[in-house]
Amino acid sequence: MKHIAESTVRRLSDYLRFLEELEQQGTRTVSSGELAALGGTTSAQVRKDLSFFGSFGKRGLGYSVAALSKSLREILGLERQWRVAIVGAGKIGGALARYSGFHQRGFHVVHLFDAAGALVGTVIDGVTVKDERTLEATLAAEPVDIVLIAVPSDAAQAVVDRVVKTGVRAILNFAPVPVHVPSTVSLRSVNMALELEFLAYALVNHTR
Amino acid sequence: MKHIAESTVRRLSDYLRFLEELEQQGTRTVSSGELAALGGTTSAQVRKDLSFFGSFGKRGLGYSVAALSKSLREILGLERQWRVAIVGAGKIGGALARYSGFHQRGFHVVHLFDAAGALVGTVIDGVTVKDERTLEATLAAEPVDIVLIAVPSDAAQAVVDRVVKTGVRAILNFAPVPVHVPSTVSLRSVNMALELEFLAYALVNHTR
DNA sequence: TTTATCTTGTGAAATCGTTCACAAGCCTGC
DNA sequence: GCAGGCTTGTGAACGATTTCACAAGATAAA
Ligand SMILES: NC(=O)c1ccc[n+]([C@@H]2O[C@H](COP(=O)([O-])OP(=O)(O)OC[C@H]3O[C@@H](n4cnc5c(N)ncnc54)[C@H](O)[C@@H]3O)[C@@H](O)[C@H]2O)c1
Ligand SMILES: NC(=O)c1ccc[n+]([C@@H]2O[C@H](COP(=O)([O-])OP(=O)(O)OC[C@H]3O[C@@H](n4cnc5c(N)ncnc54)[C@H](O)[C@@H]3O)[C@@H](O)[C@H]2O)c1
Repeated sequence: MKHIAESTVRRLSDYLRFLEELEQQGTRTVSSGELAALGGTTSAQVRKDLSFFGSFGKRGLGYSVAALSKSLREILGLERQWRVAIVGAGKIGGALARYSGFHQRGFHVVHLFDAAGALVGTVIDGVTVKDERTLEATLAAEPVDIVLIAVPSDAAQAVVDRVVKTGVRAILNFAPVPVHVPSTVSLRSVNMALELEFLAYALVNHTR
Repeated sequence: MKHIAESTVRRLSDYLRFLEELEQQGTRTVSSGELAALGGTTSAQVRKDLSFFGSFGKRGLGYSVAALSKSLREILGLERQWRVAIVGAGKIGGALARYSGFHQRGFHVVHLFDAAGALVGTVIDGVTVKDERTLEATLAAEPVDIVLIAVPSDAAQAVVDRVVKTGVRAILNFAPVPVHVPSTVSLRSVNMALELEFLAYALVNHTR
């Protein structure tokens, strides 16, 4: 398949959320214009996004809410369950481990690692925090699909390197530093400080 | 000034981080190529990004690390201090309130609001959690520049509307739902579930 | 069956962002 | 003070994404 823009995938994820809401409300069909209004985009954008993956609507009618959300879940890889490990069980790692939103979407935290003796052995949301020195052995015995990095910035790259070496192919980094991975590994970063800086920039340059 | 792409601002923020590191290491000058290597981009991109704001380098030599980081801090609005409020002092709101990284960059949490009686009155990192019903009065008496939204998804839009009404012009949303604001307000969202879905998509479509 | 109305799917055009390529400027060494 | 070597700043080319605009398919009503 040809390359899909990141922005398209992000919007598909939004559409899916709207469809799930509509499904709960009992709505049967929806038009590209209605989805666009919910997501703050245009109907042409919605149709173009979907057109990369096939043809899901009925002309004159719109899209079946149930059928389209099923298709989107397949496209986004949400039809299956994903095993997740979190490295760093501090403030943000702990909050993530306790967050139920991930579970609901099929992401299950199966391992938590930390370096601090005080944390190792404690139980967070049913998962016992393991010593980070057991990372390689644990992931070899019970592999995961995705690893979240929630360690201090200066430890981030080293932890990422170790994780990559165990064969993990998807990493979500919360440390506010760019980390590097081989091109076989998918990496995303959540950089909250950056978002704040963006807002500061917008305030200073008061352009919308 | 003409409109600057979001991707440019994001990269400026990265460059600043690298410059601060270089400054600490005692490096005096840096070329666009060196900055590009650190950030995983190209030298032309670095020069183009900077060119939107002026001319900061010396041909044949590169950029003065100290001067460029000062300029970037000015451009990004980091020369001043920013007052921040957090609405929702639960798992993620609490982690954010306790996070020292924001403070270091000039973002100061001055108010914390929550709806839960058990949390109201508790002190997190020196800030007392206030009843969310006092939001309007508190922000009128002691205004903030930026508000972080860390309440459950179904409360997010309502809280945003109230915050907007108090005159706040910058909002960072952590609820995994798109929220709408007037075009006079800057809005950014941190959507961790979305990032996980992106990784799931990449794993399923094993492209790179 | 025909007509009126609605909405999709998609080439083509327009816009936006990145990369190229090079003239111009600065520094060092002679 | 001039030559040689580097590096910036920036139009122009390119590539990617968004928007436009419309033919074609579907439904409902007469
Ligand atoms: N707290 C937040 O709201 C927040 C927001 C944005 C970004 N971050 C980033 O997330 C990261 C963690 O921040 P935090 O606030 O949770 O800090 P924290 O100090 O509360 O937690 C970090 C944890 O990582 C553990 N650790 C350190 N080295 C380790 C290693 N090699 N292996 C395993 N565990 C290790 C520490 O023992 C600690 O428990 C930082 O990079 C921070 O910049 C945090
Ligand atoms: N915990 C995480 O790691 C995480 C990750 C991603 C996104 N989020 C999102 O962040 C938001 C908060 O999640 P959480 O895990 O911290 O949940 P939480 O239940 O721990 O915290 C939410 C807090 O908001 C308070 N609240 C509810 N309505 C309010 C209102 N109207 N005004 C003020 N406070 C109100 C509640 O009393 C509670 O303390 C949710 O939208 C969640 O989806 C959380």
